[in-house]
Amino acid sequence: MTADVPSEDRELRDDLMEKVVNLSKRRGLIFPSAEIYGGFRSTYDYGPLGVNLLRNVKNAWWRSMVQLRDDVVGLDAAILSPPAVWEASGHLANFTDPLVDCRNCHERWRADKIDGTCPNCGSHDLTEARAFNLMFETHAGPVADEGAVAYLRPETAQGMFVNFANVLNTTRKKPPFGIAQVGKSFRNEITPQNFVFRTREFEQMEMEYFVPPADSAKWFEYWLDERLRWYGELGIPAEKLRLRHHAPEELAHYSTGTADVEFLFPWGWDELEGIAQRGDFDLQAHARASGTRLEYFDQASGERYVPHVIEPAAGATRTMMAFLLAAYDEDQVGGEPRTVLRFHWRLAPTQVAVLPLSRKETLEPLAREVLALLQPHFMCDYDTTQSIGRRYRRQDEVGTPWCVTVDFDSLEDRAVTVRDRDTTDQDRVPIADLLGALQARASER
RNA sequence: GCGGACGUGGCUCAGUGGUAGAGCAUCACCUUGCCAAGGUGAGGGUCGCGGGUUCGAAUCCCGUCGUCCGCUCCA
Repeated sequence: MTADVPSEDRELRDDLMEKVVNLSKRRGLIFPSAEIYGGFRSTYDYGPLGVNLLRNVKNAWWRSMVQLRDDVVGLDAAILSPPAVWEASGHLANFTDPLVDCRNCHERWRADKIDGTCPNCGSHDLTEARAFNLMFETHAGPVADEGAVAYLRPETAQGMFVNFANVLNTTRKKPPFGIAQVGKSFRNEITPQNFVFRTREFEQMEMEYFVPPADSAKWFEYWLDERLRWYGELGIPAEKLRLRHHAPEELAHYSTGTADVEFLFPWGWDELEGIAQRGDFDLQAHARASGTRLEYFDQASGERYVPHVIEPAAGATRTMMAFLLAAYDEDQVGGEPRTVLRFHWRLAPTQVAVLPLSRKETLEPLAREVLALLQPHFMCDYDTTQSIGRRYRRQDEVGTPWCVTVDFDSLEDRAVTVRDRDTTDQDRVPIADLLGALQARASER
């Protein structure tokens, strides 16, 4: 992370964060967890609109990663896993930070990065180094003894490596091919921060792409482009996206080369996704530890090899937050201010709102008919309360791309008004053509 | 975990020792009929939680939980 937001923009950035956090609470996107008991640090609950947004982000990822490709298959592995997996992966050894506190100035440092001297005040009066493992430990079974130790996975990736042979044997895939997984991971972070950006319980979207060793660099470049394109397609502006290549000394224990996709958050550039060249580190490690062969035999060339891995690993929850921040906008309609989330229609928590112009019961049957027509195809909302203008604003505020209004003329001509979130333009569309018209608008974006 | 700031209805906040307030939001009825905030009424807070001082605590003290900013983190 680089904090290159000028200090004069600080007020502006705090303002945006505050607005998005408030909107999230007020409109039911994200609630602090266990709120009625005073809250529980670093955990959040996704409300009626938030769960749609998060699910849409994950679905959009799955669609581009699995559905639209013939070289990637999906997986959903267990969250609980035995210590052996994490011994082999290196997480038990390397996911541990030795920490010391300076008794003089109270700063905290990683013991392995300083030399017995506090870099801040020069004091040598440091506490004992304490190991802080980022993995959540629990016990499986009735007796909490040593033999029953289990870990909550700190990443989903190991599920793919552990199942490499299973997938190879059941899917007829050959390198290059990938295994994708979306799911929760858990890390006992020292300092959770920035709303849902860094939380102890979080959701990942990871894919392990297995390639012939000689092609590793080529596929690395391919996935960098591909992943950047994905964020752009779903509405993150190019000036808020960048790729940052890691310096050799900051590489994780498994990586021989990593680049991050970064988003310009209100506090500066920060990571959405890490794309790592993992080499054959993981398959070799698990093969060694488990005694199972994790290789590919190429019938054509008669060659046997351990594939190398390219891993695009994204945070689903923080990606959702990036889409939320990027979508936030305020403009004016007819001289009145409005808040609008300019979500891509695929991500919008509500895609179409059906609004009877008046509450008079005469409109209800037709409005419900329109709702039933659209519900199988779009996530819909139905709102009859208060004035039509206010209802448009309500939908704008949560990013609904289209409002469909049923009025008294509709009863005669069987046509409705389609109102666009971004332009606020209105078009009259026959109900018979409505579904096609909305799908056409969707495919234009 | 350490240092600093903070914690009053869903949201934004006023109230600094003497019977809990406003605006917005929500709900009901009316009004309106294509771009928010018109009318009438209603619900909702043991002032984060626990303890202490006091005749009396939202207000003072201690602890705790949570939030934000910094240190470390890397999806």
